[in-house]
Formats: sequence, C-alpha cells, structure tokens
Amino acid sequence: MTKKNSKKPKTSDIRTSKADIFNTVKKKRAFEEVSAEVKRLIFKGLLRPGDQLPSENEMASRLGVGRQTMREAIRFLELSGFITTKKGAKGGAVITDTVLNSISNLLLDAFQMKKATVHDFIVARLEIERAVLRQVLIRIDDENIKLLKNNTLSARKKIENKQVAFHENVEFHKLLARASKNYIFVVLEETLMTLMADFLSHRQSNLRFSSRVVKMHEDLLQAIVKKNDSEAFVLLEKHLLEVEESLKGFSKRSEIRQELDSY
Amino acid sequence: MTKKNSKKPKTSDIRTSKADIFNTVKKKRAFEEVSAEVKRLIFKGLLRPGDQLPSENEMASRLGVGRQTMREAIRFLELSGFITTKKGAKGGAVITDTVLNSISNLLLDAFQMKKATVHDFIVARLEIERAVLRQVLIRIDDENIKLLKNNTLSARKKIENKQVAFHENVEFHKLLARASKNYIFVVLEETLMTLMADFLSHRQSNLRFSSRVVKMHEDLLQAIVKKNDSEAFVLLEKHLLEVEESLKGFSKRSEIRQELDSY
DNA sequence: TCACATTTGTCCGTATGTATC
DNA sequence: AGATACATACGGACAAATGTG
Repeated sequence: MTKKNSKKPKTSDIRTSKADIFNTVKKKRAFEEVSAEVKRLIFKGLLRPGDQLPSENEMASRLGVGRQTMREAIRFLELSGFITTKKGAKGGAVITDTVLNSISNLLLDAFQMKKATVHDFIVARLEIERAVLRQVLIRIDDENIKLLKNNTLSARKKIENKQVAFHENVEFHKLLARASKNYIFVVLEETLMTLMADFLSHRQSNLRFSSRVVKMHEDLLQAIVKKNDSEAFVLLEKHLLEVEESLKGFSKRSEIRQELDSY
Repeated sequence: MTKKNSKKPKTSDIRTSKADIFNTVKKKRAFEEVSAEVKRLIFKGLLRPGDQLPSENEMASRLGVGRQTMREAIRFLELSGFITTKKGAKGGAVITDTVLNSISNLLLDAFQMKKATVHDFIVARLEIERAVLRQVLIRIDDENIKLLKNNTLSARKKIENKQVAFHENVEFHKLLARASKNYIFVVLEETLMTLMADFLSHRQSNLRFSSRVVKMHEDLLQAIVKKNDSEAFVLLEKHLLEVEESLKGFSKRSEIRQELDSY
C-alpha cells in the first residue's frame, strides 16, 4: 500500500526501476512490522488456527514495543481476519482464519459505496462458476465426487424433514471449487458464497426454493459424474439464473444493507 | 462480524429472530463505534475523497474518546481503505478511496494462506481474463477504448526508446477489467496483476519480450474495437500462454510470494 | 539554511470492565 | 463470592517527521 502507490516519486521518471528499489526501504511503522511478523509465522505454519497468543503485555515486551503499538498490530491482524480476541481471564488473541469474512465485509463496503451492483455480482459469479466447472470436468476425482454426493444426500434429507438446506446448498458450491483443485477458485468461491449468504440473510428462507436448489445440484452432479460436459454447463447456467431471480428486488434497492453497523 | 457469526446463541434456537434483535444491542468497542460513525459520514457523502480529517487529538476529544481509541479507529479505517495518513505538519488523515487495494491485499493473504501455486494462478488468470473479455466485448464504450488506445500508444513509445513498458503492460489488463464495467472483475484483475508484478519483479526485464507483449496488446485491442470476437479470444489465449512461458521456473516453488512484508 | 509549529508515532502509568476459576 | 488475568480505555509525555516562515 505504501510501497506500490508511489508511482510518481517526484524525481525524474527515467530511473523508475531504481526509484522503486529505494522505495522498498521506506521506513515502516512498528505496528506494521509486528503484524507482518505474526502473519509470517502464520504463513509458515508455526502459528495455526486455534493457537493462543500470549497476552498483549507479554507480546509487547517480547517484541520490544509498547502496549499501544502492540494493540494497533493486534487490531490490524483482527481486522484482516487472522486473529480474534476475547476479553477476560483466559481471553486474549487466538489464531483464526476469517480472512474471507474480512474480504466480504470490504466488498459489502464497496457495494455500499455503489461501486458494485448486485448485477455485477451475479455476472461475476456466473463467469467464475463456469470457469470452476470447466476445471472440475477436467480434474475431478472419486474423493471429491463422494464429498459432493454426501452433500446432496444430507441436503435431500433435510428437505424430506421439511427443513431448508441453506448451509448444504452453499457448501455444494464450495465443494465444487475444491474439486477444481485450484486454490484461487476456492478462495473466490468462498468469498462469493459469503457475500451470497449475507444477501440472503435478510430474506425469509423458502422451503420450496431450497428444495428446488437441491434438485438442481443433484442433476448437475450427475452430469459431472457422467462427464456430460455440455449438459453440465446448461444445468449450471439454468441454476444460477434461477438463483438470480431469487435475488431480484435487491437490484432495485440501491443499498444492500440498511444498516452498516455490523462488524 | 460479531453479529452475524452468532448463529448459535446458546439459548434455544427457536427464538432466533428475537435473539438476533438482542444481539444488535451487544456492546461494541469504542473504536468500532467511532469508525462506524466516520464510515457513515463517508457513505452519506458528507466526507468525500480529498477531505482532511481533524487531528487525532481533536477528533478524540470531539468524539469523547481517548487518543488510543481514536488511533485504533483510524487503523481500522486505514486498513479498510477509507483513509490514508501522513506524518508531520499539515499531515493527518485524508479521505481516500483505496478499498480496491485493501480487498486485493486481503485476497493476496488468502491465496498465501491457502497455499495457491503458480499453476493455480496461471489457470485462474486465463479463465478470469476470458470472462473479462466476454464482458468487455459486450459493454465496452468509446471512453474505455480511448484509455486502452492511449495505453498502447505510450507503451509503444517506450519500446521505441528502448525502454521496457512494464507498467503500461500491467495497466493494460487493469484497463480491460475496467472496460468490463464490473467492479468484481476490477478487483480480481487488480489482485492478479499485483501477483503478476510480484512474479516478474524478481526477473530481469526483457526488452524483446516487453515489445512482444505490446504488439499483442495492440492486436487484441484492434480485434475488440472491430468486434471480431473470435479473433479476440484467440489472441488473448495466445498472449496469456506466452506470458505463462515467461513464468516458467516459478512453478516449482510452492509459495507465491517469498516475502509478505508488503503493506 | 534554520528554527518552529503541527501532527503522527510510540511508550508508560493507571484505572476499569469482564470473564474464568 | 472473591481473586485473578486479561482486554479495554484514558491521559500524559517524548520522539520523529514534515511543512512553513
């Protein structure tokens, strides 16, 4: 952010490459270094979800910074989705992985600022799901088929018990992304699904619609297993267009969330 | 974040709706209220990009909180991409709009965390650029054509002066995404290009390759302007496959970025 | 060039609320 | 119920950076 944005370094434009090198040594704030250090430990796998971090005081003194600085680093990590904090004894910071949640929160801000519309979202989702399906048809294996099958089975069970299969239906698309074996798609799909869940959280859950979605997932999965590519694409498109219908009404409202007091 | 996540409120599940109402009154931390208030002002348009915020001390006393709390709120807004801060006299917080950057940074974190590989990246990029092109062919207008044309012109100029057109070539794809008029794609392309720039920053810049890229961009743009869809897709694919070649060698590393000390 | 004012960045001491034992 | 441990929050202080006269 600080590094990349300095496109006009006031000095001559001729030596841009060298100027960029100098920019990288620009002094960083202490809390940035601290949070980067923690992030590094997480990426390296030395800190894993569920791990408890020492108290603010201890971390501060161990890292050689003040409490205020430590707090700002903690805030930074918290808002980025790397840790969550709890008050009281035995409280403190715990490593979590809610980065995708943080992303979707920022995307909601973008929607709020009218930089993105529901239509944008629907188009992007359709395109990305198409890409995912293309990869799935190439790379799916028995294990992922089994996971998807189990998903539709438990969804079907819920429907039979007159319950909506909301969670299962969202999970189906995440499983599809995993079956593509491409982590970029996994991240994108999970982000889109988080947003989707947020959109739908304000509406009444509809058993009939939920049941219909389960049916379409079952059909889609069958087409995938049978390697009937063209049918799979047709089913996917039809499915997503129906889901789009269920989002209708949102397009008319300019704001997605009435209140922005969350998080 | 705090509100939405509480799907299991320990109390009976039956009164979820009422429980949710009570959840909204859950005590929030001071810095959250402060940052939410500033965000509200931005969303309402009362604070606009370029506007200078009062100093930390003044805002703190005006809002009735301590400076520490104010600083945490500022960190929040900064990370979310709503403000940037500058040190020194006449410094302070200024309303900006770098939400795009913030989302892109978090996406990079997510990719890092999920251990996305270079191969994942290449596949995803091809798919996403295809999707972008599809939308561009539908929605492009004269203004965006002009921006793209200017981009290739200045790239061509650099090549003629024996300079690599690195920045321009990266920018071309960002402009393409903007021409799709879909903010989601803009975010994705921005992220992909950041990754791309990161890959290439470690290699020697190659004038001959850079020149070749410019040529392909020119051809692609021409096909787009002429509405020659099929040729545009062929050119895009060919272009990206050549770029992929230039990334060879990275595939062996499991991590995308060696260092995460950015931002 | 130099001093000065302003503002962020950082540290410390202290107090309070809250969750756990 | 009381003690403990921790995050949360306030206020004061100084250092560092930066623009201005």
